[in-house]
Amino acid sequence: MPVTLEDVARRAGVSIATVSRVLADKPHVRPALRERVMVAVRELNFRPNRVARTLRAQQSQVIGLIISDIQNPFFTSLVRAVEDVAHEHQYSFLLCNADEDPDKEARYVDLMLAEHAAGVILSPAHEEENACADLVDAGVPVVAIDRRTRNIAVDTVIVDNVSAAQMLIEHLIGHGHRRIGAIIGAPAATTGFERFEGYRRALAAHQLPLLEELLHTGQPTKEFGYTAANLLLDLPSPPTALFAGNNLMTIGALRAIFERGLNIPNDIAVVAFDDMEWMFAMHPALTVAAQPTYDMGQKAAELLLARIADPERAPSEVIFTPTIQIRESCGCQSNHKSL
Amino acid sequence: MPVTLEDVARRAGVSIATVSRVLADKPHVRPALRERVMVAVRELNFRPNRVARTLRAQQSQVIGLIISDIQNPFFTSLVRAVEDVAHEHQYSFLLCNADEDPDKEARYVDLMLAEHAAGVILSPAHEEENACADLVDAGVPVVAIDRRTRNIAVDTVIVDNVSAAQMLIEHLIGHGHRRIGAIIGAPAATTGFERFEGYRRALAAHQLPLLEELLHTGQPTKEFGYTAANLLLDLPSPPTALFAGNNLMTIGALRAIFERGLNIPNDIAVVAFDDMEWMFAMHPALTVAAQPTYDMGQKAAELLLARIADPERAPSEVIFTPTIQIRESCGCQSNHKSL
DNA sequence: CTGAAAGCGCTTACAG
DNA sequence: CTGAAAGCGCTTACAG
Repeated sequence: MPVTLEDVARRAGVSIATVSRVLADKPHVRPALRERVMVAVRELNFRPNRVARTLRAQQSQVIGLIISDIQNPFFTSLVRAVEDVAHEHQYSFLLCNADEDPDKEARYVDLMLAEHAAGVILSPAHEEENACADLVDAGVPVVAIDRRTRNIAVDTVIVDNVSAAQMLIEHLIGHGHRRIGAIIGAPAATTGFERFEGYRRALAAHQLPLLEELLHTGQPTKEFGYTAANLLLDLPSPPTALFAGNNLMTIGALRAIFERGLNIPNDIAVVAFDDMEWMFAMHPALTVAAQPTYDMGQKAAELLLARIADPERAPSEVIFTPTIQIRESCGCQSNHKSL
Repeated sequence: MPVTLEDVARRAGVSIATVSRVLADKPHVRPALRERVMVAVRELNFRPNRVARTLRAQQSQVIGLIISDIQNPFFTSLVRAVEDVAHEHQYSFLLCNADEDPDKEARYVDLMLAEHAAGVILSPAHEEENACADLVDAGVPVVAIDRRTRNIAVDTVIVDNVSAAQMLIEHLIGHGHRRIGAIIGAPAATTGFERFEGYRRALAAHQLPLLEELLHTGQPTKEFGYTAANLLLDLPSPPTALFAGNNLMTIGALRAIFERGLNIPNDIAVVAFDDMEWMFAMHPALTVAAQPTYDMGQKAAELLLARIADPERAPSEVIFTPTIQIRESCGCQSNHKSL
């Protein structure tokens, strides 16, 4: 049997109300009583039942975190950051892995509602069809991270995808590349759409055609990156450079490249979004747009806590700027350079 | 205001007891009433309050998962597996990141107790000083994963670290290596201790000395792997091969190696524990002991569910065997080969 | 400053 | 088969 408030009260010779006050650090308790309660708490090793507290106070201490892919290092950095902030403020968190699946996302949102989460941070798989509205309707604070929502205005922490993608592509163009393959996430999610947009704009700015055969959009996974890269490399006239839309796709693309014994950047140049710290060490030839992931997660958690404290504040949008990290000039095959 | 059982009951013209029975799929409800309740539930979009249910039923539907490092892909695979099983059985889960810190671990165990978790899966940072006993004392089912507990017997899912490490080292010895540097986790955790043990045994079996200068034990992180590898490579007579104790340490070590422009396996051979799928693509020269991570997580979740169902069953230990994957013969520098 | 009591939203014996 | 009622362990007005 777990120890309850009543046990502590009996032991300390006070009412349960007093024990509750002491534990909640409320004022108006005589120091002597407070002391007696503390002693009893310690002696009995009392742990207040959070479930009862949540039910009664109609306010939980758990933050929900619904991310798209727990196996994506980008999201685990985010999780890490949110955890640090939550922990610091006495919150715990429920982590859910929506798998880029709007249905699963909706089910998890239901769960958050049922668990009475104090607030939710999520990365919507879809700009339109996402469950943020359910949360907002229920009065649960929400922060969207990494992806925007169009169906409803919520606090959003995002990165300037368009410019970053554009710079990455311009970098390639500046090095003489004309046929640039792109492997990007589906346009329903912000990251997919905006990174494509940057690609499109860069090509347009240099009067380069947007060729369908060079563009692959799909799930942001290693598998898709691998498949798409293979298709691109199998083209009669393969691209001289590749743009990978996120870290997982990059890994897949690299695998395809290495399996063919190609060298980066001599045989093919690669620019990518979402570096992972260590990737530099292994691939100094990669040029990447690095996102300040930890800062993003931290900011999202702070926005959420601010909204929990004051639900009336107007939603804000925080845009971080990725850092373009050029590690080595993007070479290209000599037979293409002359194009 | 959220919809409650009472709202549904009123709408359906029945008592809350009946609504509760319908939702819990209990027998003894007239089909007509059942139907009316279902309609009301749908019309009101009722979501039962899980917090109230947990408090009343004294039984929650959440599984706690306390892992050592959320940024370690090994653990995220585990998380993924546990999630799949939990989800399948209508459980949600609370994820905590103990950071290889016994204090943080203990705090999270307290949280699990306070949240009335139905069960907990954790990877103890320390074989002796871990908080499993608190859980067991409180009657909460526990499964230890990846690491053993010595202070108390609980269901355990683990890998045969000693043999795998030994095989890895024997592989190097078989290729003529005599000076083998080791970068391993601290011996307080099972993985650190047992992998060291495998290293020790392999050397002993071949009458090779265990040299302190070749051994570094510490935190299982990229940073430590990097630092340790640098120290080893700076030795007046550096090792011809490196044994990295886990995936993060491997990444750190690889970084150190590449920064020096060394080639694997020509300049230095590397064997490692905990492959990450894609690492092969990037480093076909690595020989690794691959753990069946997903299966381990799945097994742990199943053991936990079994124990929740029957708390009296005797604790069992499931030992998985890592697969040694040799991708290319481990070369070594010619000037060392003659030793 | 302190306590008795109501009540958060459910589940579950207990009657009927 | 169905409902009234107790109670899970807290918090929080309300008295005193």
